[in-house]
Amino acid sequence: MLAKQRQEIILETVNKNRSATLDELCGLIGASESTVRRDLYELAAQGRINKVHGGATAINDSFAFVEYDVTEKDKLFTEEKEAIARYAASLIEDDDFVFIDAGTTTGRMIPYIPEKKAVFVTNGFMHARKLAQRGFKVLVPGGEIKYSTEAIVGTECALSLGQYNFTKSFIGANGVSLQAGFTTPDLNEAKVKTEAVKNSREAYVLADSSKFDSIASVTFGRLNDASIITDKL
Amino acid sequence: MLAKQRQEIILETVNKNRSATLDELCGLIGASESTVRRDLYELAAQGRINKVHGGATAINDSFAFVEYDVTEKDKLFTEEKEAIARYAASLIEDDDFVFIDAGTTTGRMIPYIPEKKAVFVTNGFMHARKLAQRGFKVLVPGGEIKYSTEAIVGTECALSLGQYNFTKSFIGANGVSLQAGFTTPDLNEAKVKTEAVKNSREAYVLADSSKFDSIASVTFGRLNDASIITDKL
DNA sequence: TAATATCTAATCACAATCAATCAAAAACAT
DNA sequence: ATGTTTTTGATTGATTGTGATTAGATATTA
Repeated sequence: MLAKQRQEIILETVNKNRSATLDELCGLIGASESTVRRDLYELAAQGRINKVHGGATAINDSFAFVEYDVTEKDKLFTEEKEAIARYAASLIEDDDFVFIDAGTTTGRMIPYIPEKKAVFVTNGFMHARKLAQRGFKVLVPGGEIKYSTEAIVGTECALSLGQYNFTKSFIGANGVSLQAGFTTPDLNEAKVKTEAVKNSREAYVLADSSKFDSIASVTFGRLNDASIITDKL
Repeated sequence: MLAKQRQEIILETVNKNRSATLDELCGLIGASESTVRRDLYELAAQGRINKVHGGATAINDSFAFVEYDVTEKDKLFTEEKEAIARYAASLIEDDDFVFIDAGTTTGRMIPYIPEKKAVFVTNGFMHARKLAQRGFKVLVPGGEIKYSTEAIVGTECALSLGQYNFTKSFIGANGVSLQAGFTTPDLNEAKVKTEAVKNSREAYVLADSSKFDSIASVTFGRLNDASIITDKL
């Protein structure tokens, strides 16, 4: 069996059960403890699992989630999301200097952006490409690329964003609540979002109503830091 | 059986199962290990599969990047270019901090980079993705995106590179000559290359012999600023 | 806290796989 | 037919992955 195959099995198992013990994985794969341990080490080095004493746990990362569930997740709330994206895109005007957050929700905006002279910054790989393809001027922040994500993340990325002053920024969120404000599951993601909100004259958070009253692990802004673009109240 | 037919079978199998071992393929095709191995080598060089120890895995093309906007001639698979790329890749060692320039020549290095702990910085979108896919830690500099080449270029990019100190950098060039040194047609790209060479302990310019004695519009380094990796003198 | 059980990282020998080479076979040209 | 080039399969030493072992680290229990 190929190392990649083993590692895929491990990833699948860990993500399905949110965790797995070494013994469990050994039995499942039929390889020695040493080998499985080496695989865990590699996967952990790639940031795809969390290695813990006795086994591994899943990464709390919305991007990792996307990889397994894209189609399912994408299909949900389609019309609402489209409407949100369309409206958000309509806010972009000539000479705006716009930040667009990585993620599927914000990505849907791109086709609806009217042909204008706006300049864009985005940390989404895919978004950057699409925007450039549409003929816009596009900048990307520097930073680390995480495996299986379409995004540039991390402290360096946040730092890199610090030099810009956006007129508008469009951010995705996993949770919107009175108590916790805007939240997202990943710390590195949160850093980027926080910085973007901070450096924008007007910040918009795109969130369909399913995100209301749910709280993810990291807060990146209070409700009055940004306007919410959503489908209903 | 024709080489083409064998390779088709390999591609099909690998793509269907997401991976395949060498033994599996040998049995399926009925050819010797050597032959199948050679086919894998070619397919990998063309970027159609991922060659790994013991077999091959499918390319994870979740975001379908367009091919580079380059002349057909540059796309051609030639032994010379492969050899250059392969040799360049072999120079990368554990714990190196490596810059890889955007462009097809340097891009060919990626499949040959031995699985090691090196960290990479690249201004090529496609390269970043491929490297990340192979499990390496990848950083990108900030800057503007030039759509036609899928590269990050410009002053900001050069500035962004200024903060790094590479142990090795691999640069592409359009012209190599005694009078003008290393040259490239685009000013913004030249800025990036210059900065990369400046910030590397060892800089390597990849250039097949057809580039010798030709001069493009902008010089980014003198001949003694970097070692030349080429096919013949 | 100390004793015990469990897990880990480092090492080693062995097995699997690899790149390089070479001679035979096949395809091709003359 | 004859010589030339290309392709193939076998062989080689070198490299890399594997599983067992063990000493030390970490968690658990008393």
